[in-house]
Amino acid sequence: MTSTDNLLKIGDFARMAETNLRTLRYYEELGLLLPAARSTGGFRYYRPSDLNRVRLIWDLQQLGLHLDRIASLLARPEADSPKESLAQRINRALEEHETLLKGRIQQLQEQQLHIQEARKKLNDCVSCPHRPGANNNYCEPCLATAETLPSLLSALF
Amino acid sequence: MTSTDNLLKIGDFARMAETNLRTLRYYEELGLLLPAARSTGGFRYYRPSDLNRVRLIWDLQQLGLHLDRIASLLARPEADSPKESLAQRINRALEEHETLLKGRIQQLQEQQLHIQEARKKLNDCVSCPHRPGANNNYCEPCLATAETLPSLLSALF
DNA sequence: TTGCTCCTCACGTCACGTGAGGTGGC
DNA sequence: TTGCTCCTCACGTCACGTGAGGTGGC
Repeated sequence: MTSTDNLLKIGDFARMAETNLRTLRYYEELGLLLPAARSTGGFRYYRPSDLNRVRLIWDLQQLGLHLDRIASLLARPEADSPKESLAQRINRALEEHETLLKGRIQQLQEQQLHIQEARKKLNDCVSCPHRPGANNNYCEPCLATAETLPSLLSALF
Repeated sequence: MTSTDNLLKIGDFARMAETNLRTLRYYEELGLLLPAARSTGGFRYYRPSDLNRVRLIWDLQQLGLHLDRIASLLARPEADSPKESLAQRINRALEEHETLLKGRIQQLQEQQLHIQEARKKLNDCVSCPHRPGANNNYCEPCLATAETLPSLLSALF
């Protein structure tokens, strides 16, 4: 009673997953995401629910994990392994994911603060006669206040 | 009066920037970050404030920008360009950065919600006799509730 | 002078991008 | 049968990783 129906060819699957054929074939090569079936002619067929897997792979990549690490997180355990191991493996993956998310969100929020600091200071620069350049060490430190520049402004001067 | 003092050799600079020599040389090759000076023997010397630039390049890369795009955002305009152009260029960079940050943070927060949903559902699975596998379409839809699985759980089953 | 750091090639790698040339499927 | 999609090589690319072999600097 395995539903071999309503499977998707790679092109449709790729469009729905917002990825492309090459990437899906590469995932198969790595054992990251195997097509649910192959036609006699070799055509790959994917389950719609595997769209979730593509999305998760992408999300974990954006969080800095390499594909081999992702593969080991998502690897289905052997068929004869105990029930405990299924939930345990999933919890490990969820926890690693969550830890990465927390750290990343904090970094991004710090960057938002840095943008505000840079905008505030840049506003003062408009009425300042000095311009950053090689001969004033790019206004580091600021020639008006003698203070260190906000880091983002220093990076952009 | 250019301060050629207190410059850093590439090794010390790389350590402080939490990067490595190869990356810094590659950035130079792309014109992304030029050393402030070179010794007669060819040694690269970096300004401590350029640590901010390395950090910004890294942050923008993590947000999905390619190095050539980052280079164009950070490129210093010609020396004879008007004052307006400096602030304008910086504001453009800050705005693109902020837009990317907002979108990314939202994605990450959605992922946090998905993790909670997956944990909640997984908890129900513990007392359920069914186990995901190829012959029940990996519990999609759930054999207990007939509902679609949380996407993260579907990805991990 | 010794040793540590730096230099420039240059080939390797990861995660795909992009054709070439050929075949499958409704 | 036509045309669109898919197939398998296989070489190219981006952002570095990793030596090889040699020189600079306090």
